[in-house]
Amino acid sequence: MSNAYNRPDQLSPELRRRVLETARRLGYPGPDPVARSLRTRKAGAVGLLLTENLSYAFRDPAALGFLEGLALACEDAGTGLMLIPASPEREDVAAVHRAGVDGFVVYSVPDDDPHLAAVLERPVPTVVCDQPDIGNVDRVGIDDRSAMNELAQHLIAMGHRRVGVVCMRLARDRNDGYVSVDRQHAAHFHVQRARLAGLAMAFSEAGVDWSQVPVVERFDHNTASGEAAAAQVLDRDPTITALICTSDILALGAMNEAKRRGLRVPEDLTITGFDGIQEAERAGLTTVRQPVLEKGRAAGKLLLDVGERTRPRSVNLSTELIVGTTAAAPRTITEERWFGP
Amino acid sequence: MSNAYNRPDQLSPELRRRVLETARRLGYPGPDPVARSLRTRKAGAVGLLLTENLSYAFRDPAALGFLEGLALACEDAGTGLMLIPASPEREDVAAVHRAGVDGFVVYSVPDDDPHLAAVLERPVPTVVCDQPDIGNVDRVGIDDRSAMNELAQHLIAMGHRRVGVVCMRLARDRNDGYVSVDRQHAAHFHVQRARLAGLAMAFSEAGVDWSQVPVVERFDHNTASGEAAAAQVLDRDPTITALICTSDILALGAMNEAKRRGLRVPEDLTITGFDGIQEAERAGLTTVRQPVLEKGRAAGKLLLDVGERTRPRSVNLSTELIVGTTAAAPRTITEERWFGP
DNA sequence: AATTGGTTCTGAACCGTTACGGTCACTCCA
DNA sequence: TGGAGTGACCGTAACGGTTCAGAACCAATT
Repeated sequence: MSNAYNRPDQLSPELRRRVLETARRLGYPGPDPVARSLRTRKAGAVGLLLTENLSYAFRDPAALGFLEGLALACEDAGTGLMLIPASPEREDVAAVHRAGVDGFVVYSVPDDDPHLAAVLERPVPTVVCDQPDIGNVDRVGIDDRSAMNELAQHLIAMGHRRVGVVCMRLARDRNDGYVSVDRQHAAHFHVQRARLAGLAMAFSEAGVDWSQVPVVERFDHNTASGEAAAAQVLDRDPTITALICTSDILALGAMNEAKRRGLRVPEDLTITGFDGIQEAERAGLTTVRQPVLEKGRAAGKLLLDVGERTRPRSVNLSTELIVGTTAAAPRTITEERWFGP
Repeated sequence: MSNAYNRPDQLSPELRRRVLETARRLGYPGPDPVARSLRTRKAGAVGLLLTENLSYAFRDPAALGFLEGLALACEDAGTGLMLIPASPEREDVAAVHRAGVDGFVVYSVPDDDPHLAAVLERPVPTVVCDQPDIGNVDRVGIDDRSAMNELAQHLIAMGHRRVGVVCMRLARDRNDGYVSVDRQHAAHFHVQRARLAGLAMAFSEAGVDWSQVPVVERFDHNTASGEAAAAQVLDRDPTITALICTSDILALGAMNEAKRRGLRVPEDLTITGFDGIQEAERAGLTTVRQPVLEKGRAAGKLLLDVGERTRPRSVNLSTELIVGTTAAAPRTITEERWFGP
């Protein structure tokens, strides 16, 4: 029976024909994939955990690039890609338990996420992306801290000392507003924590008191949030010369807000982003480009690679500082004296 | 055992505690989802068949909107969404057979696609989207023919009689060039066939010999294709007053090409699209808006709705003609005499 | 003391497949 | 003619859960 479908060489053409014929006559729909999976211990699919309103993933270009890369890797391997329904509000870890998959990819979830914990309990290989190193699972990501550090050095070299920061959500609870240094350190999103740490290090070394730098957080990730957050910073600290955003989306929102206020970029205000999405490139944003598609592909390869799975592997992809037209040296007091405000 | 995990009320707390304790001690990782699926005959996931290099789906805004809507419906129902790896070149129908899912959604594949045939053979409910009506499966879509007919009427009322058409691929074979009327009728992509039919009907009724209207096809769906196709039409028929594209992406490409040639839109050339994607709105494109997200959501609801599954259901969503700034009355010969070319 | 009713617990059957080993017929060669 | 060797075919045992019937137990009622 099984042979007739899967191993035509194991039996005579005649028998195969007869088997298939009777199967058809009896209305047999072909081997059941679930039963096969149970027997062979292979599901032929990998699960993707995003822990985010799924629709978010389809609107954020960086997440989308990752998804595309992962999908490509899966397609190459002939493996299905299953999106696990895990909304952040509903703590429905059951979806993780119910998923018939050969492994998991976990993308950018808070490190205290219960879904992540549930994944780690499943006895299948796992690859985490944009997560801190955790015991015994493969990881792929970038060095967010030094990438952001490099960007900061770039601004420092230009002369910026009075800066503000706009960042994405740092934990599962909503906190649309200023962020204490404590909260920065305790951030549950590895990526955001690392980027802030990179900034703190660079500016501290340049003699800036980091605890006095305004850092504003936004829970939702879209340009509207970027606008509101930029407004919040600029209202309180109108003297800042640069606004550093931890994502391009937020930076694009900040650009809108600057325009609304009649601030010229970069003459009156320097704005930077992070990610290197297409829209940012079009806008000439100074930012850090990270290979989002490659991250997805690498995660898929790592998971599907049947090779030696002795100790956890860690892949760090490289980033590139993109010098755009939204960052320039700040006008000094002197200059203002000479040329007027 | 099973009860301890899934039905805590069926046994005493004491026994449950003991069972769970020993399970932990023995390193039992919790119920196996595949075995459970086999027994309960529920996989907790639906399959999505796109039959297109998956990366395409992540770049096309319309497909993306559909995907998002479908993902939302799945998330609401707590169901996984599995992307079936079905590249068009590799005729690997096995992926369809291997997928452990409770149902399929098929989105915009050619009607002679072997993957589609394989899906229909599986004894699970199926919903097709942007497909012709086929026996015994639910369908969701729009009335492409009358939507395009309406757009054509709009142009006809403006006075356009000499028009050109740029359309997406009509079949699985690549044919980057002119399309015979025969090929139009035999098109395997329902959506494209219907849209062309809507145009043909409207213009025929307006006294235009449809067989003389240049229709150019492009296999790849991106702005570069739109540019090249527009160029091809304009090279051969420089006298056309309107270029009708069957998608916004192609129309945006056509806009680029018009600009490159120094043709003003809409003064020198009217350009229209189809879909109503965001980029088109920004560009002021005259187009037809269709509710892509709602299509996905409706497909998901239809598939996951456990209600009466007596006869196949068919959902037609409504479209809206968007009058933008890229369509205007053509300059008549008279006008040209008066105002110069 | 026996019957009844109700709860908790146990065991076996089943879901549909694939892997594996054994049977059987047949050929080939001494 | 007997025996080994080969290849096709078939039967059976898991895979790991869920479900359900019925056993065992306890308490209450007659």
